[in-house]
Amino acid sequence: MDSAPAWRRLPDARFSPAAVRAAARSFRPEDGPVSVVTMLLTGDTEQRSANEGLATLKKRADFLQVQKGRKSVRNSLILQVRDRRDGSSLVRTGFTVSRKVGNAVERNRVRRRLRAALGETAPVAARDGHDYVVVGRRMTLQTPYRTIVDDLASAFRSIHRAPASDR
RNA sequence: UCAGCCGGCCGGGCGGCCGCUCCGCCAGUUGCUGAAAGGCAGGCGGGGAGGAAAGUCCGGGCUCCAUGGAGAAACGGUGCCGGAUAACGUCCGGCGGGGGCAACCCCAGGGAAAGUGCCACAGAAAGCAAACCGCCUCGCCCUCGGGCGCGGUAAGGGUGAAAGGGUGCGGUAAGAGCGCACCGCCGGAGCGGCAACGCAACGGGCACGGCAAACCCCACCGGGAGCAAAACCGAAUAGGGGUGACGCGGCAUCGGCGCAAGCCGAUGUCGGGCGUUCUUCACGCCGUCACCCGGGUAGGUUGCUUGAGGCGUGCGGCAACGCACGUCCCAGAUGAAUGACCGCCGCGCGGGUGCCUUCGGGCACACGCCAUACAGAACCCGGCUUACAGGCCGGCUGACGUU
Repeated sequence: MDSAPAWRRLPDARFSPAAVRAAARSFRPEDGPVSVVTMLLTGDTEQRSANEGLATLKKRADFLQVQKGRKSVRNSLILQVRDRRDGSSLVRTGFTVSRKVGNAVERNRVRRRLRAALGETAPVAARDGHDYVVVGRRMTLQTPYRTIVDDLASAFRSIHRAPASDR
């Protein structure tokens, strides 16, 4: 039996408001063959929807897939998205901070600030079944934190407002 | 007080709020999963980056590969002596040389009398003694200024990083260690030191230039690759092996269609087929499905943190360090945690305003500086090197002042 270790980060029950919204939005009874992990997570009849919360992108191939999708550019960051269309409602996120941004300390700082900003915005703005990649830029280091959060939220809006791409 | 030298240490603190990761305990009848063990979720408590974590330059541990032992050659490294150490190219203590008034700092510091080679430019000459301009005796010529020649010299000039000791006196045709004095140099009995080396009676007129980061010689050291090592578990897909079934071909019978040739279906039975110019043997190749087996990829687990370990005390040692006792457990991530945001506070720096001033500056006030440098563990240790805002402590040296 496959023991799906990639989904160790399971939904945090304490993020209730967002969790409820996500649950309501992703209630799709006609969802066909659900993944094994989904089965693992949906035993409770009380929240029978496939609320799988957030997971982390870990494979280089996944990042390359997302790179092919839509993107939205802000001064402080770039947001990329891909609809997996695999029936799972899991939202996966990842970060890309290249060597261009700075040395290891600066790259760490950029990633941590982006992670914090994503934690604030993603529960509301992210859509089920999508993969997101946030790309750090040199500017991320200088922009105030509130601006990063605003940028990220607006990037989420614009990336989903446009007509759904065929990919 | 000023200037300087050396050594050690720190590298923001407090609080709020939201998180991450590892460990322990709780609950284990209840949430999810599982046959169970357990896992996930949950609650409580605790640990969680650096002095360089960096560069990856040395030395080890550990793992795999290679290897009969030992050695040699080749290649690479190290290079005053003694000690420390698991080991080192590191450290400590000395020695020698150089720099600084001093504290102290710096040194790629074996062998040039084993051999080969090189010493640019300049210069007459660059390693073996020679002589460009000169100086001098003698001979010859001559318009008696001088020129030429045989010799003697190396004091003076000039070149150079370096030209075969230096200074002075004597000496001489002019000169020269030719002689003498002092300094230097060479050899050196003996003495001190474990040694590097130091001191040095006495002897020698002085010969023996530099470069070994040129080849080389001598002594010592070195098998290779690295945690992406290595071990274990192990999908999907493709391919390999095995077993079975079916497909495939011939023949017979029956049934259906058709005038017929024949076609289709069912059952039974016998056979594999093709290629290697023919035959036999032999060899090679060949369809579909199911199950099994082994290798192995993705992925996962282990390796993975208790170690030449930290701290304290005592003892030995000038020291590096060692020994004994006590005590502590101190990051283990893996698209990679150790944090995001906010508030308060310090020192410093910057310009501004006001006051004081011995004109060096000092004090006060508010403001600004991401409330700040360099920088993020990736198997683990010992070093080296490089980067670094600012600050603390101790010791020492030289000036000036006071008593």
